[in-house]
Amino acid sequence: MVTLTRSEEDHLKAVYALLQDGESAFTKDIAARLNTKASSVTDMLKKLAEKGFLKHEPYYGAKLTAKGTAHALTLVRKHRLWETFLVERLSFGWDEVHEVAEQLEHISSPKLVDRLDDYLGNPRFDPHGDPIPDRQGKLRVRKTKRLDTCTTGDTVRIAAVSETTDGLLRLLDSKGLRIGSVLTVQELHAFDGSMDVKPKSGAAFSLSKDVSHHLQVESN
Amino acid sequence: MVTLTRSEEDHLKAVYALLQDGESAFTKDIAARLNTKASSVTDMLKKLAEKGFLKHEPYYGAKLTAKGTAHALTLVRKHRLWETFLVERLSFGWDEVHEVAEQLEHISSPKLVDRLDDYLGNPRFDPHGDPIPDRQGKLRVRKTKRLDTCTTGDTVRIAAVSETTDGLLRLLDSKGLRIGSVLTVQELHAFDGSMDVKPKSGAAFSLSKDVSHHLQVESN
DNA sequence: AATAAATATTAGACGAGACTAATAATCGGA
DNA sequence: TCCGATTATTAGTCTCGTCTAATATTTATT
Repeated sequence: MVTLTRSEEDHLKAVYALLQDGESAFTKDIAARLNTKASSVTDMLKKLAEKGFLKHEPYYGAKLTAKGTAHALTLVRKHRLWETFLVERLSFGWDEVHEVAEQLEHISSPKLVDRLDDYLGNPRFDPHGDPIPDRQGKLRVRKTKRLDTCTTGDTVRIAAVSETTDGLLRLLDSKGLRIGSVLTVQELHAFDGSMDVKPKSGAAFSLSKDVSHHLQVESN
Repeated sequence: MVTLTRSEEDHLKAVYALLQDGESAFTKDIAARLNTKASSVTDMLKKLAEKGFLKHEPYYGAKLTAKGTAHALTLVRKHRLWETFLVERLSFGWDEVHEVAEQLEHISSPKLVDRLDDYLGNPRFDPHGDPIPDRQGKLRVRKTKRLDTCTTGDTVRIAAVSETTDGLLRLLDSKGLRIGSVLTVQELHAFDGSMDVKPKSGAAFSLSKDVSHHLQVESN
């Protein structure tokens, strides 16, 4: 059983994050994501290729092997489980857990991860609405995405609300939004992450990032 | 605010563990504890002295400064809180938590530690009966020690039972032991950690390590 | 198609943290 | 007290992961 250093794991995860399909991950993008230089990334890609976690096609980026994908999924699993723990049990805000989870995901103890999973009730999605791989590394995909990941012109139906705070629910209610509502994204405001949406029937209005972030929607 | 690497923290903790009073910690003992070589330890001691965490008197070992002690206590705090979490919440055995806690104690996030402390109900002692430093780094010392740390001839009074399992309580009851019972250690069996004890009134009998480990006693 | 711009790789350096081997200091026994 | 044994330090080397600078390859532009 080959083990990876923290840096190797970081690179592997960056590659995984950049892919999300069969595409290649490019050196400069990995470097940007990790705040390092391209030359450092090249070195790491060679090492990871050596160890069988990915294929490195010089000048054409990297793609993961089955082994690499499997390992990346264990990292994603750990990251998302810890985020869930921090938010649900330790009352962290969903926007302040990332860097701590970034550290926790490198803790190596299969027993710990599985116990944590059970302790949390085997959650399927983390506080951000992203799916948590199961013990076998299977991602239970949800055909939905978060409203804040949609782009102008998308028409979608609200499928779930990932945080059931009174405040949020009342706010949605006041706008006439509920599970099943259909709406179209009219405009995105980059500077604060808010978006203007128009319900199928009725006038358009604005939703803050805090709100759109918690709305799981499916394409209509 | 100076931050320490994992290795620096490990050395600092080793020094702290070897002291427990004003004595010096010696190079070879630190090396033995960390599974490294004496020369590596010397290098680290110099570096830690440089940073003001300890005084290094060449050939005469190291002693902690106030700053060093304070930092070591934050590590001890984290270690014991995580052990408590692992045992009380994730059902780890008290004998299998050490190495995982060894990793977790290096996670750097003051907020995380304090939240975890609250989540666990601000426990005063970890699953091994060792005191957990509070937010200010104060150790709330207990004048008691665990029965399994006693030696032949000690006469002590049972002050507390650190694990309140039905099984353990029934076992103690069947032996006629309860809070306040006074007993003398007659013999220690190194090969299994068991000990023979004699109650003030009554015949001697044997206690396994599993039992003596959970009995907090005070000198009589 | 030629060349400039962007990106990637290679080569060489460096600091951190470990090691081995050589040297120095302290300790303990005759 | 002297000398060997123990322990500590220093000197020099190695690996890892990063960097910068130089070179190579791909891409985009004219």
